Amino acid sequence: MSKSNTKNTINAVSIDLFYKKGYFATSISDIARASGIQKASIYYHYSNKEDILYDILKTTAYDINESIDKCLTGVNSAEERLRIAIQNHVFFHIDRQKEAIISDSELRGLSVDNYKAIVKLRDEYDYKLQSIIKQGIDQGIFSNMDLKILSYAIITMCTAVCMWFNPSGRLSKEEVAQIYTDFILKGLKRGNFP
Amino acid sequence: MSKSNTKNTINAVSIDLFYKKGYFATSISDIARASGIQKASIYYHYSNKEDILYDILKTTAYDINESIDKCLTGVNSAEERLRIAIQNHVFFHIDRQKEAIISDSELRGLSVDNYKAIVKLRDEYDYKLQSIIKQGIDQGIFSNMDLKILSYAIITMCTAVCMWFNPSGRLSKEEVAQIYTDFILKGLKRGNFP
DNA sequence: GTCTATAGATGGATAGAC
DNA sequence: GTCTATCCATCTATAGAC
Repeated sequence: MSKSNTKNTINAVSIDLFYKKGYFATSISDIARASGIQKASIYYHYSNKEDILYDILKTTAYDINESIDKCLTGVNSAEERLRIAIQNHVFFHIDRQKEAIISDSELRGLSVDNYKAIVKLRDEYDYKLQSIIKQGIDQGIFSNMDLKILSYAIITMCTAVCMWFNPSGRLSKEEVAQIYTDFILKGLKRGNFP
Repeated sequence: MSKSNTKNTINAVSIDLFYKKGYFATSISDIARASGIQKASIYYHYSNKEDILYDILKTTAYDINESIDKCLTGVNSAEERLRIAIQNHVFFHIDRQKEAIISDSELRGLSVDNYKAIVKLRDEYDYKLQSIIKQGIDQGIFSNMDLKILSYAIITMCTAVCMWFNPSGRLSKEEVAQIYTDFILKGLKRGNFP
């Protein structure tokens, strides 16, 4: 079920504006102007302003869940699964930088029901990453540290790439992912603490 | 130069509201109502709404700089300095949880000059942490990984405690700081990568 | 599906009395 | 220092023509 042309434009323009100015600071007039239409026309495609934000957050949360399932298919060892999952997370947050930043900072714009729906998708994703780390601890590959705290730490750290990564900067996204996986695996792996 | 009673109330109430609802979603009327005064009275103490936010962000940024200088006095070894700096960072973000969250998410509310002033204070703090890691790398205590990326990663990871820490939860702030320092030091230290 | 026009509410901020 | 009263800009959303 793909969007119409106009709806696609509104969506793309909103991603751009929410990224640049923030959700609350962006008005329906701003979106209409940048889309080349009148603001009343927006309400034909979206029922209200929040609906535009919700559409972005839902799609992003859905897509990252799909991407991790896909990239882990057929991979079995805990260490390899974690390496791949981290790389996928870093790549996603670089490739979808604007949406990732919006997802990270504009949850406040949602009313209760929509908020719950996004948090549910996010919890599902977090659970997938936690399960990999748990598998590694259970198998004795990773040392027995606090699962919840460490998975929060790892996810947060990798999510933050969307805040500072510069596509024309010193490092490629492959290099960044490599630095992260090395650091995290070294911190997690067993039997090498001095 | 301490604040008057009313100004203190406005400040405390604003920290609470910005934390709960966000800066843009909080109106001057909200602040006045929660402070028990009329909204016009706020403009006797602050020149505008942004000024209230700027006051909070400036104080928080100043205080964390002061706290790291204080806790590192007289400590020389890179490893010990990093342990103490991480603990201080975690404690600050737990003890000043609301202000830390506002600092992390409401920079958008500032106009250019104020924004630059806060970023400057923040850069000074980041530089202090980076210098410790650099010292450890130069001394051969930490392995020679990418300094910029790792210091971003470490700061972000430790900053995130303010997002999930629950004072009445499973772990004390001392325990959380310990888990973080162990994980980070293990990831950084040299010669133990399998 | 897109437009013009406007309703209706709320926002930040100021004037001036006390 | 705090109040009442008010200005004026702007915002989301709707009505109804085409």
